[in-house]
Amino acid sequence: MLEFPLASDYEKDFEDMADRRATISDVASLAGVSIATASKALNGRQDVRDSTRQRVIAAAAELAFQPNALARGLLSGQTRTVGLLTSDSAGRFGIPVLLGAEDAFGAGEMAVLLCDARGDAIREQHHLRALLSRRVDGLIVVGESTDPRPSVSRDLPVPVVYAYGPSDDPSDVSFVPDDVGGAILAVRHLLALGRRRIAHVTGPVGYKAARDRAEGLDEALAEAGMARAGETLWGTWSQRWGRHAAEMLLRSEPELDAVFCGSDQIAAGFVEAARELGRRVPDDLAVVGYDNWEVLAAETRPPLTTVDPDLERLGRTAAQHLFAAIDGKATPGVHKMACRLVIRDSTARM
Amino acid sequence: MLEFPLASDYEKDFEDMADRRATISDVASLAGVSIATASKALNGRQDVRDSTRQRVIAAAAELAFQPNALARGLLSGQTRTVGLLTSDSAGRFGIPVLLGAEDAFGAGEMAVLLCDARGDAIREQHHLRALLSRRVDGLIVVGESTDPRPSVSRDLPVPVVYAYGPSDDPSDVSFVPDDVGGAILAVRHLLALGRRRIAHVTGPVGYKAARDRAEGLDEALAEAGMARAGETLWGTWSQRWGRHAAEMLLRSEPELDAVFCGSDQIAAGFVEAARELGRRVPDDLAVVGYDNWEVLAAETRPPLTTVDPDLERLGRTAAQHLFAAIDGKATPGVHKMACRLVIRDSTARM
DNA sequence: CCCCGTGGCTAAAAGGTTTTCGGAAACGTA
DNA sequence: TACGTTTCCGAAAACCTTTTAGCCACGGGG
Repeated sequence: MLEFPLASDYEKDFEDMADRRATISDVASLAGVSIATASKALNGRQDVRDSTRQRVIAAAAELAFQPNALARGLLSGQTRTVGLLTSDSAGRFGIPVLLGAEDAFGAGEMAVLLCDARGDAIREQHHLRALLSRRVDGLIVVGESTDPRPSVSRDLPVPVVYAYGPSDDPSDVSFVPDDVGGAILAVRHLLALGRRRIAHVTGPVGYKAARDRAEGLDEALAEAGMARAGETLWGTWSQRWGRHAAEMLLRSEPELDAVFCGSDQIAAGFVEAARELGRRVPDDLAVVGYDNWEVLAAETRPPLTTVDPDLERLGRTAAQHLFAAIDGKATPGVHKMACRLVIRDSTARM
Repeated sequence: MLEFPLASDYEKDFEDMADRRATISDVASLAGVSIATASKALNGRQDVRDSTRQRVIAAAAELAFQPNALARGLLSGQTRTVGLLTSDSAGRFGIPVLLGAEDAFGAGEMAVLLCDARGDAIREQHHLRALLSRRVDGLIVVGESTDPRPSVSRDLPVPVVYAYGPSDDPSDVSFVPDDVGGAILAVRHLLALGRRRIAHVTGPVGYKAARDRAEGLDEALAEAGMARAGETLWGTWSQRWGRHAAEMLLRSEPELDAVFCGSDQIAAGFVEAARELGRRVPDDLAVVGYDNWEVLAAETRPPLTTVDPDLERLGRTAAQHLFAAIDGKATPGVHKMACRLVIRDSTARM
């Protein structure tokens, strides 16, 4: 008789392959206990004798056993997964929020399912259904601006937290940067340095972020019994606009000793143009930016003093709140998160 | 007898709550068929009478039925989920890859579980286990540079594709930008414009990206029977270094008519300094950057001609390949992806 | 009339885990 | 011995879906 391997041998080989993952029942039989006991031993429950527990743990290690999260989730109803629905393709705001969320969840404990709707409402609906069918435990929705955005929380079976851009439904939970407060921080800093004639160059008036920052500036000035130098200059969030504004402003307001810019891009353009026009920053002119976008703010000449909305902390807070909402109660409303001032070389005492 | 609500009433209320999700058995009973028939009707299988199918579909719609992806995955062994393991916190490379992957997967079809290891090998292991226990169908690993990185694919039960940074194991599948080719593209462009004295300013010599780009430059020059103007200047990936290099170079090489910079940051610093030193770009001096980092490249004066590594396409290709690997065969090795040249105003005919 | 094929449906198993409940053994007390 | 208590373990249900195998009735061919 020839020595052909039997079919059963093939099957055995197949079972030995790496992609045949060990289950808890494999662990149980290797340890010589029932499935239930193996489960209890591995999950640290009490009613297992210590020697038995050791045997099970050794068996699990030998088989490189990894519990199947699907089966676990199916039973418990908890997937330890949250969805992050963002709209800013660039990841400008979504990424810090993601990092903060990962921090809050404790690395590896919770997983984040990331979806980018790219500003398309239909795609957003699509992603929403996909996330729901995957039974995420909760949802973080990241807006592309601080303007209120349509709520997605109607009759959703999981809690939702909005980050950066608030929901338009006040009964939802939203975390947004306090742009008014951030601007106040910046202006108080300028006032403390002895600056008296402060102008404001910012982005499109259509953005709540721009309006809020302008409001904060006026509020801080009023508080000190002062007024803005000239009108607020609305434009775009670009370096180009910053340069253009600098050329106009430095001509029309020769007495100017400080400028508060609505973004680091604008500020970067502004300092560049000011420099070329022979104004010394910060000696003649102090400049403050907004966003603390490192690649820009730290690389200008001089590096920019700027308001940091601390998006990572915002993300962490949003994630923590989502936790609270998942297994308890949430506190609805729009929560304003304080910004912090990062002082670099573009501001100094007069 | 007082009218207290009965326990059963409470339960009924509870069942009515939004978080009691409809299952296929709810759909089946509403439609008056068995679970099996409901499943077949909803999944478009053949042996269901048409009128029955309509009834089931109507019932599913009424209950807003969403099949439980966990149960489905448990049975089929396919979760329609892939893990994206990245190391670049900033998302500089990870995000385009993510977008490309989402495109390739077809929105909503496949989900992406995003993990950021932040350059920490232990955290990476942690995330890897979490992803595996969630039974992802495959993995995309995004490196933080184009230097080879340790393989994670040893005995992994799912296929892995490396993007941006290749694996150090040649039997893995990697997709990396062709930096040599990108540099050649840039230099040929300069030569075609009639430039003859071309210098190179780039990042740290420790980066393969920097070395490859330098190599591409030399290769393209040699091909045209020419040589580099001066030595390659190695530095950092910063605007500051670009400015510094410009000051040195424009003094030491007055004949210079073009500079190829190893990154847009360097190029941005370079054009700024060149401008201040009175050189007209592109008339006196053509400048080419690398990366097509829009916020920088499009905002300099003049906007930068630059090499775009087309990371989104790279991500899409990697994802498509992961697909192939999941349900078929993979072609191992390091695949170099062509870059493309984006021509803006910093280069022009002499 | 009997047999067979087929269309349309259902029962049941499978997938992996956790939890509840009950059983068995061992031990102490009356 | 009879009985209660404690300790440890196992059987089975539950989570939800898909698939396989089988059932039943009906109609046509022999």
